[in-house]
Amino acid sequence: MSDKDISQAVISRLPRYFRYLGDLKERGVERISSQELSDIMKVTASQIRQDFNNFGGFGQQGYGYNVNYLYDEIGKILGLDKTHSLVIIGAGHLGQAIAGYTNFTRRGFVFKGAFDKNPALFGTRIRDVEVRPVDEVVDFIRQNNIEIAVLTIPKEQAVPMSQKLIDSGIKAIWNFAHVDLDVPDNIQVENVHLSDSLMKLSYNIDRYEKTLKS
Amino acid sequence: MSDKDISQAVISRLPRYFRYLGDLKERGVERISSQELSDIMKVTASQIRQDFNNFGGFGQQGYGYNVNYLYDEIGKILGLDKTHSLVIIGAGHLGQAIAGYTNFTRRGFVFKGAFDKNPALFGTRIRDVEVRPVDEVVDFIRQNNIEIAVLTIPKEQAVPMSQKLIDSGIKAIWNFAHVDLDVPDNIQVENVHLSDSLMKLSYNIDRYEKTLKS
DNA sequence: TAGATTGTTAATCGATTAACAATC
DNA sequence: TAGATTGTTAATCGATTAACAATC
Repeated sequence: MSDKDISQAVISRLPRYFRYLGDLKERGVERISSQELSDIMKVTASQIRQDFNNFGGFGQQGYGYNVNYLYDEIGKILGLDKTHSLVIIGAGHLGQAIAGYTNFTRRGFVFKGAFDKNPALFGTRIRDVEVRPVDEVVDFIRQNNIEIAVLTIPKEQAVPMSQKLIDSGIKAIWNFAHVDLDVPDNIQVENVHLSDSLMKLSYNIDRYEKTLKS
Repeated sequence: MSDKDISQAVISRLPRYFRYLGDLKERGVERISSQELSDIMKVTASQIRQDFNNFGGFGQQGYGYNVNYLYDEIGKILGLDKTHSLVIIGAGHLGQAIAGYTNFTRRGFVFKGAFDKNPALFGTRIRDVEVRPVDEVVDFIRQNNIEIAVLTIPKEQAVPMSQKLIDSGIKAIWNFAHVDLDVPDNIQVENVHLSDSLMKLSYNIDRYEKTLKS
């Protein structure tokens, strides 16, 4: 399982493999070949084998891949065998939607704290977690060894908040604000820019219509 | 402005250009060279010029790019000069978060209807839009010529719903359910798989820690 | 052993970067 | 005209696909 410098293109595909393997596992499928998986997932069998072989040999010639084993191994690669604590900064609808998503809990992501700047929310609870004043977030992260901060606040507040987070010892930021954060290398950032996604959709609608006309 | 078969890699970068140009415009910057933009956005000047030239010449030798003009042109390419009507299917926190996001409205995305299967929500309002029973969604889309359906429902319901949507004449689905939808070519799908995104973050946290040790 | 299918190398394809001639 | 910077071609790099030898 040596893995140095695996491209983000490969990493981006792992959760999808994991999802399909989870389905197969649930349906009681024991083994699968790269060709069968290729048919289901609509990617080439070659790519599947290349992707898996970045992490070592998970299969067996003449047999294929054992679904349970492969599922577990990909889970490990993705770090889903460990728990990751997280806090949500911004207790609006988006923050609440994420906090309430029980599947994350199943994957080892433990929701430890919620923060907002609106005093009306202080003391209210999201899934047994009390909403606290946002000023307390840095101390809370330090004291509780929180790994991930989910940023569901407006973009104006996101940049100064990311500065605070840098000092807090946070390991990663899951950023939903529509702005790029500038953080040092030791902090991982994953952006979810919803407006970018919607614009891409808008482009593709118009493109398809223009293609029809020509 | 001829544009045939521009790669999705290029399209994915357009919203980010648009965001930065919007900022520059707001700050009153009149012109910018690919090199200056390169410094700000941390992509190569070469890529910037290549990307823009997919759509024709937006710049001028010896001068650079006019910020306002370039901003408008990219907006047009992304279809933001037109309005796009949308409905939200699933009026939970995620649906409400999206409905409430006023910036979408500013970009021409008009929120026309909300649907849920929970009777307790029927008649309640999200931003002046009444929540209706989900059974009415197909008729509503047909009668109001809705272009985009935002799917913020659990994955079990997402697949049957996508089947209904195919018949409704919808043009695009913005899919937040953790499942891949199988739709014909005339319907555009943009997936927002939040769990995939979080798993990627998890991978990168662990990877960084392992890199430190070795 | 024969058949199946992986693991892996080699070939291809596409995307990014570099270089520079065109031109404002 | 000289300087700046684009538009665009050429070179490089990386990712995907094809092919096949290794092996279960």
